Amino acid sequence: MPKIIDEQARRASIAEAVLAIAARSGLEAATVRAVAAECGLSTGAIQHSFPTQAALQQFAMELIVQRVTERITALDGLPEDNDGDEATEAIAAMLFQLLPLDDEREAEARVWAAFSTAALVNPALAPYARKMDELLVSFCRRCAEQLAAASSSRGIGANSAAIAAPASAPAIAPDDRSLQGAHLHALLDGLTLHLLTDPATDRRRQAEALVRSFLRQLAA
Amino acid sequence: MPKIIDEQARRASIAEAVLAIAARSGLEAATVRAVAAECGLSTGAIQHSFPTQAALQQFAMELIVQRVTERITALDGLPEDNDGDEATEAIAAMLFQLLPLDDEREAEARVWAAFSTAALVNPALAPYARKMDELLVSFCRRCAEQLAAASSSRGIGANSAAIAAPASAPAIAPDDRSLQGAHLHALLDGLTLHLLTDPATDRRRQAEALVRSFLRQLAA
DNA sequence: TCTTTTATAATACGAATGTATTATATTACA
DNA sequence: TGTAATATAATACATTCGTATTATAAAAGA
Repeated sequence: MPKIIDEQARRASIAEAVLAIAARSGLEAATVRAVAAECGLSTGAIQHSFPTQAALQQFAMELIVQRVTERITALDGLPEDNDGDEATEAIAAMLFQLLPLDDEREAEARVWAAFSTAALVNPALAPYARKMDELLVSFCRRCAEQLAAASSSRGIGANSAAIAAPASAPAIAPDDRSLQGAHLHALLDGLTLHLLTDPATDRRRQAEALVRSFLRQLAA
Repeated sequence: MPKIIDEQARRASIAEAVLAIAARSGLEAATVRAVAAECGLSTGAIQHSFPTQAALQQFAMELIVQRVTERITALDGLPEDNDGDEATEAIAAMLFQLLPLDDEREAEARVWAAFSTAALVNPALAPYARKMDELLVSFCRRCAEQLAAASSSRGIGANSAAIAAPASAPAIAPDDRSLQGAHLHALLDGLTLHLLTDPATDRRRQAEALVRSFLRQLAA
């Protein structure tokens, strides 16, 4: 009998406005009025879909987690060819989609940073930060495992002639994949933060080179 | 003729209150009234020392940068003994003072996280974030150089018998110290963020092991 | 078409914010 | 001791916040 809208889509559109504002001006700028203006609604309409601002923020953060999950599981058809350099390149390409190497990813990363630090002081958001953490931890561990598995048929890459191979280099303990995963994970998030504070082109290139180099090392 | 106080100390004490609140509840909780209550003053007294809240926040962030600078330069009497394992341990001990491995460092790291993300959307704070970034970049590069220099007299450490040394491991290009420095830098900040979202004891131990392992590798 | 239910808008309200203003202590020098 | 200058407090003010309230518009079934 009544007017009926796609509540699911409406909530997503409102949450999208939150993310856009958070990327641009931080989460604290995503006031109810600002969100309403961002998606051309009144504050009343926002309240109709989200009774409280806390619920809206939780939903928005849930949306982020969900999207990263989807992106990762989509990527997670990891390459099965066991060549070291090919595996390295394939995984590098995946990881580059998680780094703020272009403006779109940068916006996403800014949202991530905003919510991550918000979760440090907002108990309602903390579970989502932990879930994201677990997600990336296990993903990075799988990357490490995949690279280790690819190391059997490994040779010096065609494009890495400049790399000398000191015979005495003791890499990270080869059996401890979770340590390597944690290393990769920290590397990614650290690079993300640094690319946000200084998105200069050369810094982006350095980050790419760095990831590639580390992956090659994991596939050693 | 008038009542005179130590303005320098007063400003520092007020900024200290900002840092305490930011560590506990985030920078947005450091309102003028909250800061005044934290250090037992009235809002008028705060305003007497800092005409505006923005000035107060900038001063507080400047204080952070200054302290990290002092800590690093104090630490930066880097060990001159060129033994690989000793250098690794000495540098590891230094780096552990930059990670949230105990409650005190955790509080500092929470402040750092709060200001870092605030600087992403607050142009007035951005210069300080960049300065901190440069500071740590150059420090990490020096660490990498020191470890490389120590690699000459290197042997397998007494406490790392479990580490196998695959002969074919190609480490990061040995001549590119800035890349290694950036790697170490990203690793530190990534670990910091992860330890803040999950300060479990085993995670702290893992972070320590990880840093040590990476340093050993740089000293290879 | 009318009615009933929902969606949206408009507005109101109390609380909290940064800052301005005013008044009161407080202290060093005459 | 009195006086001038400063430090501190008290309070006021406009704005913005989240949310509650109320009224209006819209649409599906009778």
